[in-house]
Amino acid sequence: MSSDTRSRILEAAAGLLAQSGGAGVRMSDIARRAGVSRQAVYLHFDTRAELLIAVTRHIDEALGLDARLEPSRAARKGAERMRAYIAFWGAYLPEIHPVARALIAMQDSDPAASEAWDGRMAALREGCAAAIAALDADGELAPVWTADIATDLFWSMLSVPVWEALTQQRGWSTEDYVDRVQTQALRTFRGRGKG
Amino acid sequence: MSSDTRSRILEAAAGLLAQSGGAGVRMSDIARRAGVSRQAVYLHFDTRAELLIAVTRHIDEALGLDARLEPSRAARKGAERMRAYIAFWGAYLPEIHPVARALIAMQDSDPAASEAWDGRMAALREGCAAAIAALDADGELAPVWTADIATDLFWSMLSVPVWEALTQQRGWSTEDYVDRVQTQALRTFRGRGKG
DNA sequence: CCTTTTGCTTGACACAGTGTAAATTGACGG
DNA sequence: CCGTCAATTTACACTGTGTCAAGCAAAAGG
Repeated sequence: MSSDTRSRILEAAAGLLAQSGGAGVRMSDIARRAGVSRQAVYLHFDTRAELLIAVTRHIDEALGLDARLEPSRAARKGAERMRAYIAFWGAYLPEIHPVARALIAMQDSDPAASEAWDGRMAALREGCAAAIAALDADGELAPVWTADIATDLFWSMLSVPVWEALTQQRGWSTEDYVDRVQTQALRTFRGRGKG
Repeated sequence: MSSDTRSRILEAAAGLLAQSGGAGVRMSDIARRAGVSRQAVYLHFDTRAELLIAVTRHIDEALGLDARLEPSRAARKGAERMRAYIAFWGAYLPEIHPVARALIAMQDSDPAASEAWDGRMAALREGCAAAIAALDADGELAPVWTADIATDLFWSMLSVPVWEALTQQRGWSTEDYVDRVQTQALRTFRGRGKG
């Protein structure tokens, strides 16, 4: 069956990316690891960008993305929602990070990769907006911020390069990252003292 | 004089990068704009990475980097130093951003580019550390943070991709960026209420 | 049982962009 | 006048993506 080979290619790509941290993985490497010819890869995916995008979807499914988002969706209080969303992100990012990095690296040269990545960032921003809105609804958003500005800022705090800098360059563990970014976000956005 | 051609190449590279936002500038483009052959560029710079690194130094000199850093170095209070440093960074980043972006883009493929960029990020972190230390010396660093952790976080807030996201994608002006990041940093790090 | 389709193979090639190498010209200085 | 230096032209090697064409084997279907 065709989807068998297709899956092997996706797994091979995901494996190599995880192994290399997201850089320097060529179509020929993926083909070799999947046990097929380089051209066979192009029978399933027209371009490298398309393959990488398919890998992200594949990983999302394997991880059960929706289920992972449940806790933050279920949170009643804004602050709780914000904490849950950061916790989700801190656990999710390490998993897709290698593919994300590969996708980011080809943003300049490939419009399709760029668009796909923008889409994911837009989804991330939706989550941020929901958390900020919930905080605002509780009357807990600090009055220095509008919901829009706070959303932008929160979203920027969760960006991939920030995570890379803190965990990979500065050596923070996932737990460190989650705890500290939660603290930072709540100090920044929650109106402490007066509302 | 040799340095004449060399300067023309640096100017040409800086101009093209500024024009394109940092992507898609080839050695041949730079050569053409400088009015020399592509090979002449290689007589002055062994590799593309070396040229880009030289461009950053060239821009730093043209801007008077040291003078721009004076206000933050001169600040007495920690909070003032932090504000001044963010203001400096907000004004400086738009100027070197195109080269920075080009340099970042080749980090995966070129070790020299990677090292050069790491060096600049280390310098940025020094500035962050100094601001945090000053805040701490005033007894104003919020007790949830150690100086080290606060430095990491402050440094990540000032990273280039965050600036890109906020100004280029979300449309913040330089003034917006400076004001809001100042607010965010002070809310995050300054121990309000009790010390 | 024969034919067609499907999935993959091999091999060759075009293209872009970086970097290297060799032979040549022109100018300037001792 | 000679040597040297800057720069030129032309040609080529290398890497990686993507394309094209011909062929082969096994499954599907009449």
